[in-house]
Amino acid sequence: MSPTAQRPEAPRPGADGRAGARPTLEEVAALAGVGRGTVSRVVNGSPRVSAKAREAVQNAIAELGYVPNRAARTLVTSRTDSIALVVPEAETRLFSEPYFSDIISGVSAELAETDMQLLLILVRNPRERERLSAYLSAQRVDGALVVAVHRDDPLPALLERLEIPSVLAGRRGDLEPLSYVHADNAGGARMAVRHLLRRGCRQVATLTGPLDMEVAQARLDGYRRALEEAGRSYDEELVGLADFTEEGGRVAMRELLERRPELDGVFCASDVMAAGAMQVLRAAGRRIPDDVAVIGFDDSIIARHTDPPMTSVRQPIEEMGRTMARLLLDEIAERPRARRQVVLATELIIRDSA
Amino acid sequence: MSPTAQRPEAPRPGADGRAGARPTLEEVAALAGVGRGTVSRVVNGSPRVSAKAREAVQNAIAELGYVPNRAARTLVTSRTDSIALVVPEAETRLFSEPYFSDIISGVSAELAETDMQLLLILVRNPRERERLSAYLSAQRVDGALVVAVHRDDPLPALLERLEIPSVLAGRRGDLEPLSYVHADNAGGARMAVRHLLRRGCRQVATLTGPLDMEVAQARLDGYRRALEEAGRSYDEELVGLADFTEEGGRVAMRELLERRPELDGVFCASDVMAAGAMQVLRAAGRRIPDDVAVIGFDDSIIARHTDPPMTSVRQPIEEMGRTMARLLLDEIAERPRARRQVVLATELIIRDSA
DNA sequence: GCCAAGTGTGGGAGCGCTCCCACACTGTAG
DNA sequence: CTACAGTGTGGGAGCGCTCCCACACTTGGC
Repeated sequence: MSPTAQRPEAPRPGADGRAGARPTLEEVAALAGVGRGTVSRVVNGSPRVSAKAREAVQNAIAELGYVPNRAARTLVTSRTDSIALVVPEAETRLFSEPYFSDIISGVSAELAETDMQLLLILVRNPRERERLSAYLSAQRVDGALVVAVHRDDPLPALLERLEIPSVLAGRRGDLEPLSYVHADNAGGARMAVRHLLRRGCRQVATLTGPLDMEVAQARLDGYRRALEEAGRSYDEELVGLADFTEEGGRVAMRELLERRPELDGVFCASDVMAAGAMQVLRAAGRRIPDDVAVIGFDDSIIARHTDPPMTSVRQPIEEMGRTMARLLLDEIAERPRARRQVVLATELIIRDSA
Repeated sequence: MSPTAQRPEAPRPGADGRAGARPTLEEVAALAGVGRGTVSRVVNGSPRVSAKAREAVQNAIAELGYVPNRAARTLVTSRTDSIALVVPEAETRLFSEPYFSDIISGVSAELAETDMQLLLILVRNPRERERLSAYLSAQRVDGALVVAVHRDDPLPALLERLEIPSVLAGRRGDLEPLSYVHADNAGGARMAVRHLLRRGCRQVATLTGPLDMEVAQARLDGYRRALEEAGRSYDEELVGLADFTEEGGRVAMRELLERRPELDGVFCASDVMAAGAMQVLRAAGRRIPDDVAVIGFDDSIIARHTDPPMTSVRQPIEEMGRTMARLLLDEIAERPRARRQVVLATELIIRDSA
């Protein structure tokens, strides 16, 4: 065959251009003059290969542009080399807006060096939750990251039962059996309330998230704790139950204002609630922070744009994502499952609203 | 076999509990009393199956809780049943914040009925871009959705060369060879500027995004077009080149104000830039909208929280995500590639800044 | 009666990989 | 010399599916 002939039917060298057919292990083995087994060992980093063979194989791989076929590998190992990030869709926008992107960004950063794939699974209704169960039962991922767990969420229990390595963002309660990463919500809340007290607030209210979420509960606990530390009594009337949303914040703030018109500080368990609250306060003629000081939670993008710019508790969300991914990879690697917990510090970002 | 017999050594019925071993096609076939081929035909919806056989198979599937093994299927069909959503990480936060989540939400909604998996791929540097190329060349996805394309982005060309079905959010220029979905950026900008003119602005400036992105260019074109329609001349000095970011908006606004202190309207190609611009304007003692009217683009969450709340051009982002997914599925299904383009309407949301 | 075309079906081959067994070859000890 | 462990290697088997060929059986026309 002349070298420049119009390729009779040879399966194109690949490496560049449109891959006619991807090279297989066998072809690499043939080119390197070794057996399939040896190539496999090299690809998978086994030490049981002579230096000579290893080099020949590596050259062949480079020459052919060989990339292992994931499906074939999965078929025999039943590893999938992919993990799922599960997000209840309802929460997507509810969270401080950068939350979602930041978690993803952190997870993805941590996965970049691996050849793990990141699967995104949004669950928006019971039917999709059903599908997710089937999906997980079918062993389609090596592990799962779960965001925004509610106390009675059936998903963590399912993951536990299926023995799928998993890491939660947040936890369901004090004795969470699954691995999790969370921010020091109680500590952040405590800092915030202490700040309000220090600046002289006498009547500090709070706007909570849905209390079936541990985050919300923890932030409320931190509020309570700070008051008690300062020798103030915890007053139910100063607690506005809301749901992390702006509208919820508005409603709860109005009620609070009616119950306790003399309040002079509000710690809100989310920035969006705080933004809603600030609108209501202003509409009621209260100056911020002079009449009422306001602190939010999340340090999200809107905190910088409210009027006045909002003091807020910052949580290291991207770091949370990174940590979650790291824990999950560990858990996948060493099967004798040791549950891990990581708590990341929060920080009070002081602006003008308190 | 008696129906209620205690399954002699059958490999656990599955369906519930920890799946001891997932049932295979073969087991389903045995239980249904048919051959492997027939089960496969039923699973894949082939019409060439008798009603009787089909029913027997369906019952067996239900009883065993059979779920096809994706890897095995991929191995032989070389379909992967997964698509990638590719996001240059730099852009993640740059875009109007809900953008990212909304696109994902739309894509995921459209995919929910399919059994396509959504893979998320963030690209944050040239090395990862390299990995992405390898990844795509290795045929690991059936198609790709690409967000935030710059004019000279090498990725679309790669996708074209590899003949991977793909849909862009936005386009590179007028004759984009790949399928794409985009909002009517020029139209939205035109609406916004017309609104400014109608309210009496005499000197309307604009803050642009990076002009190597078609979105930015289109919004600038819309601005220009509206001016020309109104018989105004296009004045380069009223154009502030920026980059969609808040800081960029601040800088460009300051320059604009120096060059043309008499300006009384600004159309900003993103809300975050508009927010930055508003800060600068206020610092310069300008009242909004009385001295200077401001309009943003995206109708993102911060538009509702600036002071005053911002008039902004809304684009149907979730709908864009949905449409992108739909186009991609079409393109994957019918290989004789017909490129498609969809333009979605924008809308002017009027608040108090203009 | 024949052949031809159509319909439903079973099951072999094979996708590309890993696992593991068998083997060749070394070196060291008995 | 034999014995035996250790090291590197080749390649068969098999993961669970789809594809497709061969076959059985029907139906209908001549």
